[in-house]
Amino acid sequence: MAESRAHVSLVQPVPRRPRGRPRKSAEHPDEGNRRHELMEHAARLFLVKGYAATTTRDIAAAMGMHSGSPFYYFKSKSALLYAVMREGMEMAAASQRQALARLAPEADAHARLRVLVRHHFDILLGPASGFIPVMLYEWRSLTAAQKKGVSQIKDAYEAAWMPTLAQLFDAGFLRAEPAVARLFIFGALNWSVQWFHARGSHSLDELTDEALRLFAGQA
Amino acid sequence: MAESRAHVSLVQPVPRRPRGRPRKSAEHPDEGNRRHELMEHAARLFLVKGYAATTTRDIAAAMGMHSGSPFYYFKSKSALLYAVMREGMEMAAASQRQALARLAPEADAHARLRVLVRHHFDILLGPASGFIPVMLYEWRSLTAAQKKGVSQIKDAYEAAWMPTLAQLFDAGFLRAEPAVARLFIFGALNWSVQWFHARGSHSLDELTDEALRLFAGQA
DNA sequence: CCTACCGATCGGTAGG
DNA sequence: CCTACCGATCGGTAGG
Repeated sequence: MAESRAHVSLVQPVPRRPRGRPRKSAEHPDEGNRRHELMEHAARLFLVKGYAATTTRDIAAAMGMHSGSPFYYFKSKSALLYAVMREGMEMAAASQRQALARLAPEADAHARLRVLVRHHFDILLGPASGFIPVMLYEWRSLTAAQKKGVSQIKDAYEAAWMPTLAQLFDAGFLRAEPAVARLFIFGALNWSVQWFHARGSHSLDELTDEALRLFAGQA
Repeated sequence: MAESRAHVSLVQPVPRRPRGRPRKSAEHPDEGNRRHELMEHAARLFLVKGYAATTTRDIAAAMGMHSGSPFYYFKSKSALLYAVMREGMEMAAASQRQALARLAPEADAHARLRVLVRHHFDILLGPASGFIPVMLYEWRSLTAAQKKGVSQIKDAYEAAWMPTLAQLFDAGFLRAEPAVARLFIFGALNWSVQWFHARGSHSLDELTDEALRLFAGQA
């Protein structure tokens, strides 16, 4: 009997689950945390391998769960992607508003652009990043209805740049139409996800300096 | 018998193949064309749905082939992706060299930058485009060895910008370090794949004008 | 959350 | 290139 068990343990896949039962009291108090952990692991995998190439089993394994368990938290893989993008965009829009609100009342357009650029680098490349890059590079994986849901927040985030860009254009610092300039600037910043490395030659502050000079001539 | 045949024809999938046998003489003279057609359909699908979400059956159907037939031309789905990127990058590097060679000998740095930008928009968004956008947005789907093979050509393409950017920087038109400026500029241009529409408000020539102004202050 | 499972689909192949 | 097929994998589910 003992021998047979030993054989079985060599053949069966070993579940990688922390010992003990998950703690839940009357109302599953840490369900929200587990759900969010799931989103973080999913986002990291979506970014490295792409959404379509990431299996729900990959995500379950990263959580130490079994293959069916992610569906206890999200009704489908697609809903998980949507949750990542939606929450990412909500957090980004909220932190952008806070960053602008912290500005001194007498701050000029250059100072406002600096805050917008620095904040954008932070949500793209900062320590808490991940959800927004997934949004940028997996947009096509959303359904039409999902795109609509995220677009609402994204549009507000982008619109927040326009008064500042228009002001810099009128003052002659920004040298292209504000609408097109915004698209070019977003491209320049968003593309940094492809090449930035935290251990590289430039910090986020230094990149912000360079971007400010390149686009708005601020020394 | 005739009745049974009628039943069969309703149940069997109808092959979508042009009538007649494919013409091939002694050495399969149009094999190269079919192979290239396959790459074009694949590139279009890879761009719309992503590489992982595109099945070899999708590609076969777009060609009017049966599901196993793409493997007559490419030994794997991965080899097909690699062929698209490799040929795309080779064509882009070649046309870039030609565009620069057509410049008048007395052309200044602004004129050279204009040619580089206009050419880049053309390979990204022009009528013959498709392979390069796939390369930009499916880079992570390549194996390490494949990346090495494409990088060689890509590095040369990118390096061709540096003397011009350095010259514009020294003359005070480009307002950020050339190396970082190149990354920002490539991002700005490459991102246009996400938002450009041929029927939109700006032509490629107009976008080139705007980019020249934004990055190098050329009116 | 796990157990145990299913139907569908996918990349790829042997042989012609 | 088609025919006919296979083994592996995938998203998702019923029931506890």
